[in-house]
Amino acid sequence: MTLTNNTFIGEYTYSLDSKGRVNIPSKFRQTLSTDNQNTFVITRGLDSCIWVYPLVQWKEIEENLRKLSSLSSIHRAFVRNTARYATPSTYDKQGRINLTPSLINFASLKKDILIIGMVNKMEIWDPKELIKVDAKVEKINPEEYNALSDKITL
Amino acid sequence: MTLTNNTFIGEYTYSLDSKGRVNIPSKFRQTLSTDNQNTFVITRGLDSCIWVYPLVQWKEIEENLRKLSSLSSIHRAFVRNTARYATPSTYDKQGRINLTPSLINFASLKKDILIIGMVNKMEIWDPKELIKVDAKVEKINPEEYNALSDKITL
DNA sequence: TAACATTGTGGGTAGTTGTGGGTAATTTTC
DNA sequence: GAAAATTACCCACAACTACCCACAATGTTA
Repeated sequence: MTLTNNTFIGEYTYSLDSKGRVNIPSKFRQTLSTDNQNTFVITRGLDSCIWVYPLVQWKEIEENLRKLSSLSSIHRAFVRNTARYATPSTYDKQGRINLTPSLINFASLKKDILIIGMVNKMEIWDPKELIKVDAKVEKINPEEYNALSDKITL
Repeated sequence: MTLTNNTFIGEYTYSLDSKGRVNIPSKFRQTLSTDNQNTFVITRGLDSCIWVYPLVQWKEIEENLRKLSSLSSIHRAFVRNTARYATPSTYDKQGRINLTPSLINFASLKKDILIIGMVNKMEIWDPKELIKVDAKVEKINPEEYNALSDKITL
């Protein structure tokens, strides 16, 4: 059975090895279309986690960044902060990608790793960090969730 | 793995040697198309950093400058300040370009150097200068960033 | 249950990359 | 036109990375 290409759902536990490598769930690799050339782009997430985009998905972001003019200081800052932390990473024969020390540090990763499918990308978490963020989310005003129900049907 | 040609992302730390040479990240050199003839054009950035364009990209900028009318004093000043500090620089067998003393001075470069991929160009920073600019960016009205989120989906 | 295939993890090695410095060639200056 | 200064080119080496192989654990098939 094949789901939609480049689409990720589910939660997986892996370990970060001494060389900074993490396994990408086999199911996620199988859903990747060939034009991704076995490559993801990893970058800082908006929470303390790492975002992992399929190459093709990232290229769309890049195209949009390219259109922003460097004459505007806000555009410069935006392009800089978006592009700066991004790194392409091709998975090896065993299905692992390399994380950079900078990103490992940013997401406070230790040995145990949680990978979460986020539909068009995935997130890499330290389990303890995720628990913290989960706790905050529970305090969100339910009305904000209701506002979302206009945009999405479950 | 081949990404889009002449496209730069990520952040790298290098050192400026006594001869004014800096390494260009290997990944950036690999993405360069051959018509760049291993050459970049370096010039003053709008922040206190050096902008490094692939030769081909710079030629496009030149074309745009050519179209600006010299009747307008703002246009004249803009063309002058853009063209004035630009220098072509070909990287050597080890992948290093030469920076001019004038540009090194402009960007307050010391020994430690930060190179940032900005999609269509790269920036060379003194790490301390970048921290200053980062601090300013954090004070930017969040609404301006929100306005950008209409143009870009992350 | 046994044989096999797939998946996740660890580690060794050959090649690549970043950095310093030396020498020859070129340009500049007087 | 010769000396001085600058620049381009080359070599060397340490550090790092990509690639490969091995194997244990898990899941699948006969």
